[in-house]
Amino acid sequence: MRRGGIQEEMGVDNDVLRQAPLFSALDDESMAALHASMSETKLRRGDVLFHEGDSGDKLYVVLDGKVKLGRTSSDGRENLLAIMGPGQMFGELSLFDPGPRSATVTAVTDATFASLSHEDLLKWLDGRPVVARGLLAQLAGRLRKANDVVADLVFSDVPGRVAKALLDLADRFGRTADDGVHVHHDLTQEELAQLVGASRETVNKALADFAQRGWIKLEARAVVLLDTVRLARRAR
Amino acid sequence: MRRGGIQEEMGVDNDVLRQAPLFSALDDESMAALHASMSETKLRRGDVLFHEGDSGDKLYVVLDGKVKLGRTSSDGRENLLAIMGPGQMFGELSLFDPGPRSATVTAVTDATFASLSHEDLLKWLDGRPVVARGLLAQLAGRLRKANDVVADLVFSDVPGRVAKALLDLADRFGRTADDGVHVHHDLTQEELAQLVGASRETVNKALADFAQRGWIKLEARAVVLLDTVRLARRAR
DNA sequence: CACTCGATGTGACTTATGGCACGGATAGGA
DNA sequence: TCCTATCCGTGCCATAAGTCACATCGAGTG
Repeated sequence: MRRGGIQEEMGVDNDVLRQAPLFSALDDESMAALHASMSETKLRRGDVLFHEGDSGDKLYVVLDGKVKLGRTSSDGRENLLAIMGPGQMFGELSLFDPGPRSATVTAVTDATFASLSHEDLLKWLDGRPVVARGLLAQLAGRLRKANDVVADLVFSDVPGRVAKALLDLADRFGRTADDGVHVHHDLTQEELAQLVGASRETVNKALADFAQRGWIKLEARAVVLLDTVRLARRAR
Repeated sequence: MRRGGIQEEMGVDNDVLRQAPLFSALDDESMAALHASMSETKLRRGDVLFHEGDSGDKLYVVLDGKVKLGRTSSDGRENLLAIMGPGQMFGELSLFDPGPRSATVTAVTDATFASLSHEDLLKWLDGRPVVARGLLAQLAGRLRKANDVVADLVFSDVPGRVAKALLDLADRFGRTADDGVHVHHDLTQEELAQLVGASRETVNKALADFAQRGWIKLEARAVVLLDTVRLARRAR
């Protein structure tokens, strides 16, 4: 929970920004303008970028590494809304729906971000309806996903949600090899549990069960998916 | 589940549209333009406007009445994402994140809507960055709410979620009187249960318990909140 | 009016999951 | 290198909530 090691500097690598779906379609001129108004931030694993309840109006794009967006209940339990990797954006909520940050963002690995202030974004947005639409699409996609999560919480049991989470992580961070899909998710089982809204123990048992069936192989902060078909079947 | 009784006609009452947060700040010229491209739809209680999986790219604003947005799981169970009343908007997802409708919309009471096609909206959006921002704010607010729902499902028990749902319904549809806040939510307990993601029986028991404690009074498809303070305490 | 059908109450039973309590493994600092 | 803090694995028990099974109620309809 320590906060520290934050460094900022101007000037951000264009190429990585292009990875962000939101910015991928920009012409060079817009890109340069964007580029100029963004600054870079670095965090080490475990560092907190901002806390739920903080004020702040910056939008961040992950350049490298992974972060978790989490919320804490009144009695201290934690729940993860999402894991974000390179090219993904977060912090937009406070931009358009002013108010305190709705989640705490913590680096899951060492990570670097590009950030853009509310003011700069709006200035930069006005002349470019294409980008506005991109943002709308982005938010709409996130909303759709959030609704799916709700449905999963209501309809699926814990093993089902774990299976789904593994497949999702594999989709975004997995590398396919001969022996299966290697997924270095960098999450502890505790964090995985918070992501699917269950206790560490139950998630552990679900994972052990999948492993015993030969569907996955467990590694340190990683898994290898051996039978995605059965996993997917278990997920629905 | 019958689909029917849908009527469309052009020309929509301006005043009701002004209720929609999204359109409230428009100048008369924009309002007229908007007005011209919208058409009106009426439904009777129980009628379905569209089903999950349907194609369709219209945005709707509730003019009068209430609808439920719901999804059905593979094994037929149902879950409600939201109840929408006058001034509220839905169907935006398929606008910005193209794809089939992600929920089924059913009238909970007789209801009328104004609708706007994707095409018309975009045309109308381009010159008006203010509206784009309004839409972004709207979506951001919805996303924030969806995240809250997720947190509730993870952290709260069923009575807690029921209490929260009652307070939320009261906020949006309640009328304060001497003997408490009257809330004609028009939902059966079954629907209420689907809204909070629980079984009808448990919701019924939670309600009975609240009533027995004197916090609420139960009526047909309505409740009177007698002690919002304790309800709120139970909710968190 | 009687009759239905949907909605509502409420108990008994079952089950998934949370919480506790450990022991063992591991890895990152001193 | 050792040592300490985390993380991981797993059994046991308590419990919230789902399911089943009814009784009841009430509003419309013939």
